Amino acid sequence: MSEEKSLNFLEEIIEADLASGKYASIVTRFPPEPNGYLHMGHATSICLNFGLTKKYPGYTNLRFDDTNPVTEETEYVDSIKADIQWLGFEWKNELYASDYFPQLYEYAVQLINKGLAYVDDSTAEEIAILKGTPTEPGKDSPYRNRSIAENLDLFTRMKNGEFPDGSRTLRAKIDMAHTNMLMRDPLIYRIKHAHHHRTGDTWCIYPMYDFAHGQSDSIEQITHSICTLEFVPHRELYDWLIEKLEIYPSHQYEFARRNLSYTVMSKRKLLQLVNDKHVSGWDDPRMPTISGMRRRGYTAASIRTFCDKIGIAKRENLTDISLLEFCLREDLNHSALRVMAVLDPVKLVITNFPEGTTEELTSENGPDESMGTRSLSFSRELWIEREDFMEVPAKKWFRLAPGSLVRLKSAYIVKCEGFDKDDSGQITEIRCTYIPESRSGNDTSGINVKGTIHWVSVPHAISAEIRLYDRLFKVEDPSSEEGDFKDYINPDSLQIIPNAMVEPSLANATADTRYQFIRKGYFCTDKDSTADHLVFNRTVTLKDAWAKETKKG
RNA sequence: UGGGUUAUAGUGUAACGGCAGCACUACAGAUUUUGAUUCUGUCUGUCUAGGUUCGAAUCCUAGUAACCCAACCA
Repeated sequence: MSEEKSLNFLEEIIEADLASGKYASIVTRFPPEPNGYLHMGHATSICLNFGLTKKYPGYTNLRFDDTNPVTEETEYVDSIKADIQWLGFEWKNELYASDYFPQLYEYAVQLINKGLAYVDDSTAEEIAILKGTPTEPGKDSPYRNRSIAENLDLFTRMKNGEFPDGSRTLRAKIDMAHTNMLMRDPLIYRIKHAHHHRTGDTWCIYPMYDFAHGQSDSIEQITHSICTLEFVPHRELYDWLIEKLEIYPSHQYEFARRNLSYTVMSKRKLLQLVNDKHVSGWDDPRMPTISGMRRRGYTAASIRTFCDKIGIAKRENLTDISLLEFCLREDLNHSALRVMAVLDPVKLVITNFPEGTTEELTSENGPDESMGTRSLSFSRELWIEREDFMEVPAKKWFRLAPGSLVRLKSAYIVKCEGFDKDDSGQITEIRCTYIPESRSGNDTSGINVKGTIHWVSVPHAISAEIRLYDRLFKVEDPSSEEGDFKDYINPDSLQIIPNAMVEPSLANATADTRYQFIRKGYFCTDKDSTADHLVFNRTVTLKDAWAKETKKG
């Protein structure tokens, strides 16, 4: 046995249940509604539910809570399945709440027969008024004491499509003065003459979420039904239904939903960003959706590690996005191929290197020897990063400046001998001499330089579009700020570099390969990338100690 | 006197009456042909007030604060 890791509160409950013999194995489920794309909040729930049944004996179902036909679509079903699989999890059964519509209808009839449900002819407004408020009790509906026979007849006719949408509902008969608002005769069926993505036009009445969710868990014999904190008050209703219907007692446990700094995490808000064109779509690389993060270059492993590290609890939280980025860099650092790309090119001419010749150099592909090496073409004219040269060097500067020495990664040490500027003061060309004895791998020059910079040979370089992403919002918690959360969108969250110069090996970049552009960050090809027009996304920057130094002033 | 849930470094999370620990962040340093990585170190915490106890983050009492609940959404 390894060192004992402390358990979260759900693991404690499960271990106690397993130890006491209450269950021999456990069943959990991930229950998305197919009305939108999955985001990081869902990832937490997925890792939790599937993670629990990886750790303990049992399995996890995927169940779509598809009880509202007007918002749900097959497109979402497909994207949700793809996202879960990409995250690396397998469900035991693919299920749908809509599979249980006949059973749910039967449960409703049972409730009516027990005198525990009634058909209400009130309008939505009337129901709302009689519901009371959190501090005032509600009042009974005038239709509350209909006979069982009448309720049965009306409910049957609701099902048969005799009444228009909104004209009647079926309500559980509990207690209009209950301190829990959800127990004040909750609606359990409503009329919707709508086409359902799976059941088509079979039904024109649909169960409310609260009448489908708990019973679906029960039907599937979910031992530990895990959801977020806002459903705590619903548990009382689910337990009531389980008791009255005398069905399998699933038990619900609640944990605090995850919030991430500098983003928003609700379907409603994310949908606004998409609809208002603040982003290009659900899979825009700036979105905290699983599909957006995948497109940006996040690895599934880094997301799983992150979910594991933040743990679960029941308190309000706002997790620092830097922890997610830490997990990402940690993963990418081991696996990403090192290549050279110059994002903001300026020409460097090596005056003592023969014109028209090319020298082949060798460079490692990564920190691990198993990643191998590749050949780099070196010539008299190179592209280097504009920001790696300073006409008047700052203190602690150890890159290129007039008279200074710097190592060209995997190549030679060069000395800056001069430069040209145009009328606007922009550097147009930097001139250096190289030290032939300083060749990387067999350096006999005896010279030690502090700085190493990346480069690409001008005649060999290929151009590429590079998209740099930054956080989507300017503030830590946009939802808690005054006014509309969209007022806090970061206007500089996307910067496009149309013509970066990258090394020729990148012409064959594949979609699933992650690269580190040395000294610049981790990148991957975007889905827009073609052989004629390469497009790279910056997944995340490298940590940058120099940038911090600069900020100190 | 509506009901419910929660309070531990800047952030996230442990400690289950017995030395408040871990990770991220921040900061300082070492190493470095990526100012990356790696390594070392530093700062910062039990919501408040009482009480019980040899001993309290933990138990008790009283407060305080935050979040959730009045959709024919989930």
